[in-house]
Amino acid sequence: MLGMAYTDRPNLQRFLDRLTRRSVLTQEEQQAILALPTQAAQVRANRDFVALGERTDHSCLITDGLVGRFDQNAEGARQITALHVPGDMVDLHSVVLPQATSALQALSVATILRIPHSAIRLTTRKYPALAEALWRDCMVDVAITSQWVVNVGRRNARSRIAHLLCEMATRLQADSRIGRMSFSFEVTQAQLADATGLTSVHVNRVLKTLREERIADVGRNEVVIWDWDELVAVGEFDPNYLQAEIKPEERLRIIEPN
Amino acid sequence: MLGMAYTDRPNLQRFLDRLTRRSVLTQEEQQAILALPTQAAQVRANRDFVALGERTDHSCLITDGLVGRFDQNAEGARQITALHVPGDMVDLHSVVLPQATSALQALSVATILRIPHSAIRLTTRKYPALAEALWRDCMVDVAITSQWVVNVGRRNARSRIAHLLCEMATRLQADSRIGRMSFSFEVTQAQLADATGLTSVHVNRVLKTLREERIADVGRNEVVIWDWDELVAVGEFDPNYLQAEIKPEERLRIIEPN
DNA sequence: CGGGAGGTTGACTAGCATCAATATGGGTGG
DNA sequence: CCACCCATATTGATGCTAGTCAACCTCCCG
Repeated sequence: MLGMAYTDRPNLQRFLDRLTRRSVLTQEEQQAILALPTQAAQVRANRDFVALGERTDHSCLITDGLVGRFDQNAEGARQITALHVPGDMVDLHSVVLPQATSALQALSVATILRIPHSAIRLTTRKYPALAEALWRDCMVDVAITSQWVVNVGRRNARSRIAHLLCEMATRLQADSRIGRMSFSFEVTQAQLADATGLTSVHVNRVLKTLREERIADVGRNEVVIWDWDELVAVGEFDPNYLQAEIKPEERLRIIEPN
Repeated sequence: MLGMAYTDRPNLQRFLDRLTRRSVLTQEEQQAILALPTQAAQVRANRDFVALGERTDHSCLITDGLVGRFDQNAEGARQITALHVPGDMVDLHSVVLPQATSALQALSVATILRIPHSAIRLTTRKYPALAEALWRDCMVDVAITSQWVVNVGRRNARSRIAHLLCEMATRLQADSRIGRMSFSFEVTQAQLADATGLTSVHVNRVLKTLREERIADVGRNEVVIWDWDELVAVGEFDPNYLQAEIKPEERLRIIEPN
């Protein structure tokens, strides 16, 4: 068997790709990311792998599956405040704030890599530009969460769901062919309801109309988008907030290489 | 006239207090914060002082008034995704992500101190522990924004408003006397509506019932809370997410002093 | 083949939006 | 100092969106 760190390199590479999409890193800094120690784990669906209030000593990089950040009200009604896709470091913020303010749960079975905070801290201490890049990555999550507030607060059910589908299609870089776009999206309607602040019954009805109008078909494992432009219009989707398409010359670095 | 930096020291001190409430900083690092150059400005009510998509070269520390972070949907319906109070550095995240993903607007007239990104960057480069403290501060904002999603997504009108009042009372450290608690809160009902994802008409009705039931009285300039326990119950408020009461021994520092 | 999770549909209800009219009150100019 | 005006607050009437409750279906898995 190959060493753990070695086999996980492709996954760390995906995380690194995400960082360098927005931040400028030296070769040495990039190597430092790839050299982070990892421990792979399967997490079960519908079971918190980070509980509310828990103190963690590691962050989780998703390599497969879909993970939800759950917050809840006093009655225990859960609201998904963020979805995370492969390549995301779910609880990067726990590096600086180890007490979890949200629970983390896989929506279906998922694979994660645990990376000890201690390793991240050692690395960021040695390479402050990496701390900066990680901070920047967290800030993109904030922008996404803010849009989530708008989605839930100022859009009707149809728009909310359309917006969510647009966001996930963009973040998952959906396959796009003539007149058809699709991506793997393994969620239940109840989970969609938790993400949009609706009930699963109403989600079901909205999905039905989207299907009937040949805009999009949300299945148990896959989403097929028939009319992207219409979906964007319905969801009032403006991808800018995702900061996914930063031109190379606009990538940032505050700290100078030493 | 005294030098600008000198007169603004008390305001920087308030910001520093906020940082040291959660992070451990050396004397030297604290002095570095207090020595940041500032430029005071009055901002008008209901006018964006940071526009959507704008690139900024400074961050804004609020010294007086109330500032809202606004996101909007395509129809221009605005949603407040965060409220900021004196002592908050509103767009700290712009240090690492200069393109604004939200607009900033004073709810009533406000005073802010502009601090150039260049100064913050110089300081954080010299004192990496400060970068860490600032990052941590941003992460607390994230936790607050996440709760905002829950508030808007999973609570009814009455609870939403109660929760918002509880949050602001806590963050503004409301005066508390026997059977009565109050804090200055200069917002219109329309702004409350934008914060809670409701209409101003419905906000008005809910405020009326809260007044009639002698729970809280929300006036144009001030909020008086008659029954804090009841308000907490109605709003399902759990102050934990604000991370306001970190015990001294739990304050954090990753980077060692050099 | 049975059981359970998730999806679908219908009937009814409730909460909040919408529209509209009126009241209030602080600020301004004459 | 008063009259006017605009922004904001208040209230009522009405309708729609989404919630609730409940039954039934479907499909997958053991």
